[in-house]
Amino acid sequence: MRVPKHIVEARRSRLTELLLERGYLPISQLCDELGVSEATARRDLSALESEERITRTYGGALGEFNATFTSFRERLREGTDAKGSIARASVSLIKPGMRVYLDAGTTAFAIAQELRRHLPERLTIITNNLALLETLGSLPTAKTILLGGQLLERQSVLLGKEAVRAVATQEIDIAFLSAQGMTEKGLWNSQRDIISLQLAVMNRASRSCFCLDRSKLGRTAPEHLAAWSKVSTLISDLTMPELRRAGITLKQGVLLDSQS
Amino acid sequence: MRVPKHIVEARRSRLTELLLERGYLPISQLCDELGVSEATARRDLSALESEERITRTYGGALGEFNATFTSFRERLREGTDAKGSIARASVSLIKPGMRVYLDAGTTAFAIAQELRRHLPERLTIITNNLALLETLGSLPTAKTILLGGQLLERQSVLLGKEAVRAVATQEIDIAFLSAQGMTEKGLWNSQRDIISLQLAVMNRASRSCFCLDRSKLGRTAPEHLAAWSKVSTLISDLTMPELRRAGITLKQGVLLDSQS
DNA sequence: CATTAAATGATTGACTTCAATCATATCTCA
DNA sequence: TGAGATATGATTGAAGTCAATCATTTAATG
Repeated sequence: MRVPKHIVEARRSRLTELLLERGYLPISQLCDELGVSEATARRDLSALESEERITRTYGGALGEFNATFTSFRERLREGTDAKGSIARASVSLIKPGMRVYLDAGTTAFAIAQELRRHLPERLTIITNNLALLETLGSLPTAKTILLGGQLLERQSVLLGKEAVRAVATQEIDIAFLSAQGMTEKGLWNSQRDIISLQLAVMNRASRSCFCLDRSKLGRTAPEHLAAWSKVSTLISDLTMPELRRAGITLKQGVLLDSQS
Repeated sequence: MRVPKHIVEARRSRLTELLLERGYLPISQLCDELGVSEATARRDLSALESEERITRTYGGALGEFNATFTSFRERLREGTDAKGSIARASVSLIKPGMRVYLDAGTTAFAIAQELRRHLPERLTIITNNLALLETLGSLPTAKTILLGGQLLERQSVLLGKEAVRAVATQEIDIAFLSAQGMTEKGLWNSQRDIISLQLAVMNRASRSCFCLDRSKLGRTAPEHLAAWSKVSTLISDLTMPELRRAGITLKQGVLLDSQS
């Protein structure tokens, strides 16, 4: 029996809410809650899935949030090799008791994942990266401090003057940062907000490490972030000769250079 | 063929990582990725589930994060009726362009959900409650500011001196707060950290609304939060006579009192 | 090195989910 | 108001999932 359109709409948004609240629900339970047959529940689910408002699974469905982070997770899985070794090299610089800053971006995510394996004692981790929280929150010994700031929609990153102000009160032993490009003129990034936060971090940090894989070499971005003289350490899968060829000279050399 | 213990452990933590990265994976895919039979994958999953490191579903499993928030979501679904009407009354106080503070706790979650339905224009929402982000982040017009602070393990709340300092720089039009108990002496809460943040918020807010359902009446908690004179508005499913009987007198009356 | 305990894969039958199809009721639109 | 579109539930066979059991292999233990 056909039913008014607004009823269908209402039921579907109720379904979305339910999934948002509960994270996951099996089909049978959805039928109960919505008071419809399996067939209808299935039809609702496929409709909502094609609008990308939920994620379908075998036997049920997941709420939107899981989908939101999926894109981030997918991005993460790309250049895994370089990212992984950069993360391992980064973590090797972290000693017990340090106050560590982690940037936005997938490299920071890889570092956090690596910390799950080798966690020095009594760390304090400072970040503006919400995507790290689920990883960091489950680390037993670490203390996590989140900078305040404005939530960048769909980016899961905090920025703005609140964030800059929050950094100014922190002491940082080592900061791991990333950028969108590097040339002989230094490092480049796209957004002014991001850059001003990164500069504030560099200002407070005893050591500023930039983590950039080889795909960033030669690229620029709208805004200039910093000259090479401001960089304490470059962690990269590039070799010194490659960098020299690109016109980049470093005092300290590249981490990873001589490693497997 | 029996296999060394560390291999099993490694595979299981790999499985956990996979689920954390991807959110959800069906069993068949897990078998492929891990290179084991269905039986083993199932056994791994039930082992991890009993350690509460993942959530099992029919046909697959979900990463830890979903589980973390599940308990929160469950709590939310309890006294839904009162919470719902408290949330509706709260939202009715919010006008376009306001700067709104939302507290930790499930009431704030209910308010955020309600904002998905009736969203005044140009809101700024300020909070220390990470559980709200997935809801607020998807609101089209609102701007969300997260206070900085130390991450309270498993609580998804930010506290500490960073948070208090961050509040001190904010202007707040209306704050929605909650507490664990109310008596004739005022409001009570358990943790000193929470209270000092709430006091800082009340200090910056033009209007401080406390949202408490009837289950809180007569309860106390280790720490005294505030006297009734500091409360601008009480939003509750309790009636004025009930409050008077408990020895509580308010200047302003109770919101919800006369409503359905 | 011998014994024990544990991990694995294969198999089985019960159960669940799924997509497709169909009949029916009733909303929508002309 | 009437014709057509569409939402729904029931049914069905195919496919997928699950828990239990068993034989095999190999790590752990002393």
